[in-house]
Amino acid sequence: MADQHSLPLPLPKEEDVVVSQFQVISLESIRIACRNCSLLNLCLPTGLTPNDVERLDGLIKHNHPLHRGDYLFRRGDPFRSLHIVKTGAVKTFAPSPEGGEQVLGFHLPGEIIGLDAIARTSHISSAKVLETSAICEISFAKFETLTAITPDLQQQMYRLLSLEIGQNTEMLLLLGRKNAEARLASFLLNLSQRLRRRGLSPSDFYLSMSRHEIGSYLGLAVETVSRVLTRFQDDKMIRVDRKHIELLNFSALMTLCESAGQHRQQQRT
Amino acid sequence: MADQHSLPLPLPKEEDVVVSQFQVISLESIRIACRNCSLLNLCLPTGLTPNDVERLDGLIKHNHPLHRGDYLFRRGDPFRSLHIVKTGAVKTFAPSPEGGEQVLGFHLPGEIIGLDAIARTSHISSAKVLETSAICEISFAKFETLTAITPDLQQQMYRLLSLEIGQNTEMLLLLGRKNAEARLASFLLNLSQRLRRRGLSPSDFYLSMSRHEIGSYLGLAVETVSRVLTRFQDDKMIRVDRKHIELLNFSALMTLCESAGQHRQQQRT
DNA sequence: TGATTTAGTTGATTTGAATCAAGTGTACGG
DNA sequence: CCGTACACTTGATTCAAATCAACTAAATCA
Repeated sequence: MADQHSLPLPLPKEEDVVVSQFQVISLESIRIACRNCSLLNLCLPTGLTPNDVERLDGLIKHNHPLHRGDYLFRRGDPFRSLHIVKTGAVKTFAPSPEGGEQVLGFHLPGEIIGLDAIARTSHISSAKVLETSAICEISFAKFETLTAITPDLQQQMYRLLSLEIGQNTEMLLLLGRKNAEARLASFLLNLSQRLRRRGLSPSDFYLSMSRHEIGSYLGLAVETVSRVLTRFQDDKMIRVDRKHIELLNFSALMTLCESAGQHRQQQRT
Repeated sequence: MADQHSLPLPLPKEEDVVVSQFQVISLESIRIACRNCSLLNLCLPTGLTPNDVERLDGLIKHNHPLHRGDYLFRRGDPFRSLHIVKTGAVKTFAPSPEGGEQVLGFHLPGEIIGLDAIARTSHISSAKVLETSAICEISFAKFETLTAITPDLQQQMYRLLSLEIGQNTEMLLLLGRKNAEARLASFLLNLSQRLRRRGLSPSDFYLSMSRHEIGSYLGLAVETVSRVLTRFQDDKMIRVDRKHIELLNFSALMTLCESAGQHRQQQRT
């Protein structure tokens, strides 16, 4: 899905793996663990001493790269480990009985997947790879034991769980109050910000998810997503070419986000 | 607010405090700490040894009862402690610049408030008391230190944070996919279930929040909340009299919840 | 390579819920 | 106890976004 957008980069060797549109890693390199990981400052090890990182590192299992459509886990699977996106992108979703999916989130490198299952014995959501991705896996039981003797790691874990809650809260605000334009604008700016933190361009990127998935995530119909993107382009706020997005006018997008949206404005309760 | 609905119970003494429509506690009793708390099996101490409970207990600060409209904290306040509802009810919300409020959650006894602020220095939401409530307060710094040397408590904390994430996820599903009827039905059943866990009637209860607050929480206009409740009553699924709610037909409500709602049904992505 | 499927766009129409507008009943302050 | 304010209800109207429908362009595959 991503391959056809590759910029002219050194051609991958046979044994190498294309993990995203901008990145090619050798099979050797996926064996590198936390202490050398480029996500050191985005991921679990953030703020840990080199010593602690090494111990954490010992728990991480590096699976073979997964490809578009592969599952990390399915709803109902027993919960045993957390998954961390190393490269690529993953979506989590709630499968509906009729075969449909409600997308719950898109996950970029350094983001942890499966936090909602800690309190349970099995997963309540499913996770699927959007583009070829390298995924770290960490046994939660072992991890929990390690955090019990590593205060910094425990603190970091609280931080991450809390961040997740805060992000969900923002999403509730978005779904509860914002109209279609504000939702799309928020979505694009959020993605942009997360890409920036990863050292990628915040204004020029490729979407690894379909319009349908975006719609599902934002509570909108595909047609609405399409129409609003076109409108944004007509208004010179963005440029769209299929999955390629360029953000041209950040402040206009931000203004849209803040506009209360759907309902003129919140009344006093 | 709750007082006028009180069932014929022994009249409270002058120094006593009415904390909810069904419960009157003496000022003395609010000094009772975790080890005697009726929420022992719903709250933080769940699964802890008596010894650990005692240590946790030492950190808990019991404030004076708060009354309707009192703030636990406001957005922007420095985050220092977690709050736990002991009796009563609390709402959390995101204040909007124009003075409006987007309700983020309603919190019953045993539920922890402020988990979204752990990763930050200040609160991102505000919390206000809906009816006279007793609130436990616990310094997060001290608590964190205690969890670092109490594996069971740490585990419980992970569990609670994860549960919160899972609940938010359900809310995302609700806001993203469900129509007005499904939202109200979910709301009523959710409340019912939480009351049952607390030993209260799951089918006959009083709402401590206004229609406006329900609407804000569910992403609906007040008028819609009112209309749907009336419709439910016409269909004999519930009986409503102001804040008094009786659930008459659980299975009908459950069926409504599951109906995909707004959109006929999710398509494959 | 051409055929078929799938993703995305665009337009027309419908519709569920918001908004606007009265009205009623309950709570509350003097 | 009365008057005012506020919470809630109910009806009429509007509107944003869903649905329906048709079409185009990619992607996939035989």
